[in-house]
Amino acid sequence: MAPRTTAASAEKRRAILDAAVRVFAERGFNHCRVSDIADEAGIAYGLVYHYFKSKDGILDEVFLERWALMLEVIEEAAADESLSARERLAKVATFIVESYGRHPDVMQVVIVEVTRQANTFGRKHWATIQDAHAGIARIVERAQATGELRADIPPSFAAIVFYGGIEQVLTSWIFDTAPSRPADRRRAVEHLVETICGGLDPR
Amino acid sequence: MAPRTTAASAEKRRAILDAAVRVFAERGFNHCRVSDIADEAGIAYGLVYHYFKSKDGILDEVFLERWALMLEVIEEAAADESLSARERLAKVATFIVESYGRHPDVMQVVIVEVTRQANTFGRKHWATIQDAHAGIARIVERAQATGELRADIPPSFAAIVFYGGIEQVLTSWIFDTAPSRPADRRRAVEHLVETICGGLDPR
DNA sequence: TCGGTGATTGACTGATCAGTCAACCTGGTA
DNA sequence: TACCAGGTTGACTGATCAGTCAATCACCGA
Repeated sequence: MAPRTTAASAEKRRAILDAAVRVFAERGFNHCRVSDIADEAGIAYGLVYHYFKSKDGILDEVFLERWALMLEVIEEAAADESLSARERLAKVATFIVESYGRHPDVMQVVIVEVTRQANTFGRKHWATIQDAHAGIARIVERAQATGELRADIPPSFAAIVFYGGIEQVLTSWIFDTAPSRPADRRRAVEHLVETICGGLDPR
Repeated sequence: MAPRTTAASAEKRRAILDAAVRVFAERGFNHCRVSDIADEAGIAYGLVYHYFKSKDGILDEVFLERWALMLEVIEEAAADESLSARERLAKVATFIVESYGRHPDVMQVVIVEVTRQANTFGRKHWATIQDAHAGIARIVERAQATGELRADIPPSFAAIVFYGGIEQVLTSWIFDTAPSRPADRRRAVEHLVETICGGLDPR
């Protein structure tokens, strides 16, 4: 791209991406048209294809962009020596839950349209999704090594259950009503970490 | 349907349903054709529409049929006075995990093609999905009332995390390799119940 | 044997839509 | 001012497919 237009060009690209997220969230990837995205972005149909290779490519980018942020946070949480295992897990859960709080459409698209589509996007991005599992598993594994968490549950298993728990909570918010107040979201994170770490057995 | 043909008719209907499950699992609901189902079932295209109202209707039936079994098991587990809370949860988890062991295609379709499609099937069947959450929540709630489980985690929240954990485990099996040996599946159930009830904190 | 009902067939229709393309516009540069 | 590269337009094409339907078949009871 020519230097002089980079800024404006990038902005338009972003506008299309944002419009696509809204359209995907409202109608679903499989039930919307590329023309819906163009309309939502207020541009001509063909311009979408000037900025993106294909409809699939737009969804890929929405997912990868968000997921990269999440992987970063997981790495950060794993690397921060000052945190306890619970705090690390809470940091990961908080990021995901707050992502939903701030960008519910994006998270809906990531979870509903990508993560679970076994035969298309899910399978395509499975390795990337596993990176998140692996990062969480590493947090658990290191805490097990120091005795901070019990060692008789496989870390990768714990990670999958932990992530699955968050995802299902978000799913219930997507299908029903999500908590609008930050305090409610904070409480969800607390309950999640407490359930996974503390367990449901009486104290 | 005329009495004389009921048996054969029901059998053919079942054959189409089974073929559809195989096709949906392999290609995904959105990427297969009704003609694929007909081919897989070894029948003419038009016959599919003699037995089913629409392509969507077939998926609905696959989901509802399986989900009804699950709801039954959850009710059973909740009602059986001889079981502890852990045993009730283990019973539910075992049924789901063993459903996958016996009918991986069906479970893949239920989880991947229905459960998470927020804008089409997911939303349509959300109330039914919630019935399962509610059943599990009831198990938790009653155990909390007797002091068998701690009372400071909302039952509905615990239920969502529990179900989400199972679902994510199955998802990882669907995308990767599922354990083929019954013992491995049994261990998965044990780990799940242990994680949710016992927690990851050291004993 | 005949009549009729449900089962079965597959060609066809109508609609949908992703992606292409040739023309046009615009704003910066020489 | 003239030029041009990238931005922008939207009509069009080609392919795909869900669902229809008129014709044919097969089996049962009368």
